[in-house]
Amino acid sequence: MTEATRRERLRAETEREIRQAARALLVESGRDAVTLRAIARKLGITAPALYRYYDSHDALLRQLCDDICADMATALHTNLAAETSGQVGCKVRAVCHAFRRWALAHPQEFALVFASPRDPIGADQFGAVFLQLAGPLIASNEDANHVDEEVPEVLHEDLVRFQQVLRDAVAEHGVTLADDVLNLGKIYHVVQSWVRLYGHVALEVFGRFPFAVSNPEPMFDSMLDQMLQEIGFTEVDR
Amino acid sequence: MTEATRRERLRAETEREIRQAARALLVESGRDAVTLRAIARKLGITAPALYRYYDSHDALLRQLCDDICADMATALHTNLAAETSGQVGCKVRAVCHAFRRWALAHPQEFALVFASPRDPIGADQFGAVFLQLAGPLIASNEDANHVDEEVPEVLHEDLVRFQQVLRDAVAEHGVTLADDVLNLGKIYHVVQSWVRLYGHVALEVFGRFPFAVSNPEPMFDSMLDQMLQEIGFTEVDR
DNA sequence: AACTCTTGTAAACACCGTTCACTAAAACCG
DNA sequence: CGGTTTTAGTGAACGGTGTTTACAAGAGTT
Repeated sequence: MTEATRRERLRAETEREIRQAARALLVESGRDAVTLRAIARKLGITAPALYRYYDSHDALLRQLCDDICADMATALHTNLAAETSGQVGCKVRAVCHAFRRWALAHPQEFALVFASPRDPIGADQFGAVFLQLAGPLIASNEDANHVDEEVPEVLHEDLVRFQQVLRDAVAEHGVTLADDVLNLGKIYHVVQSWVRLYGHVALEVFGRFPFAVSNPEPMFDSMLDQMLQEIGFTEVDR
Repeated sequence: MTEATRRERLRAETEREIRQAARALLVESGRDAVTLRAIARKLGITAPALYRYYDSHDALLRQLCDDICADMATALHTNLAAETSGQVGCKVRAVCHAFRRWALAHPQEFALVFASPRDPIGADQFGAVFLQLAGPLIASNEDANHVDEEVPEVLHEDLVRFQQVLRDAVAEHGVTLADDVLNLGKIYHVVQSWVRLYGHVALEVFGRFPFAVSNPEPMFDSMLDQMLQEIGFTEVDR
């Protein structure tokens, strides 16, 4: 039944416990508390033993980032699946809301994965997760009326590259798209939306709005309305 | 001539050197390198001596944040003063560009001040600096056509509070405003602009765009165009 | 049973923030 | 001036950290 040997099972189990302990420490006490010795204490072993599983403290943090991204991806997909309405706009809205909710519920994780300047840590994965969701959604929005001429020519090169990234993401779900479904105008608005979504959520999580916002959710909703309208989701019924 | 005693001068000088050393360490090797012992080494003293100047490592980091914010404020004001065109739109554009340039040139400082989840560290100061600049600029834009009815009612309460913050900021420059100059519609768009500005800059500094952007500046310009147009700066000549 | 590989330990090194007792010099004061 | 107080700095120490090294004990293999 179990393919793995006894030793492999034990090793996998220990590794699982390490990740779990690291995660708990991060959530409870922040990034600086994710210490090799603290993790080891939780497992009832000594710190050097952890080097049998990870090359360094840094590598362990990177693994932690991966786990977090994976969990977030799961949460977003779950929320998307729960939105059974056929309207694409509603699905996009659901994912955006889920992202905000996740970030607010997991501030330490959000901070770790997001806000490290250019570190190899958590690079790419995050945006990738989100846009793997966005790709199919945007692609399934047939009634957008953007044309490539809307977007400045200097951006074309980068947007075409991004177009390919999105197309690959959609392709992994087994769908290939006609050229005009993911036109540059749409792509451009997706990037703009990502900027606003990330901006709002980060400001809220980090508490960096320039004034005390007593009730940020309506502001988020309001932003989403405008975003969706710009992208071309005409149905505004929430 | 010099009001201060000899001892006070020496103390001030040492404190200056401490801040300078801390800043250099942050820039060179990141947040984790800003260590009491490392700072002390740079000054040729021992670590405990620093406790004559700061209560703790944390307090020193807070001071560092304050310094960074002050420096950024200076940089932004300088850039604003250099924009001698009378058009308000150009001034706003200049400040936004200056912000982006500063953040890209000082990624470690940006990360320290910005992206700590709810820490007392760097709280408020940052947004405050930026919007102390924005207040007068927005207020001086006479030809905006927003009306309060544009913004959802749920947001009124918060926006009115922010309105007061902006009014106070402008008042510190010795100007009092008529009620309709800073109406809620304008305020709302200022917040939206802050979201987008921060979102773009943070994504760029942290390298979290979902694809490799070879030339982000035109994208930033493009965003600014749209932003300014929404706020109501009709003059689009850059 | 003998051998190898794996997983853990204990000790050590260099670094960290922080505290405490202590010194030497500066500033103050009669 | 001489004595006293205030101050800036030291050195040793405590417990914490990441990491390396030598070593032990068990699991798996032949």
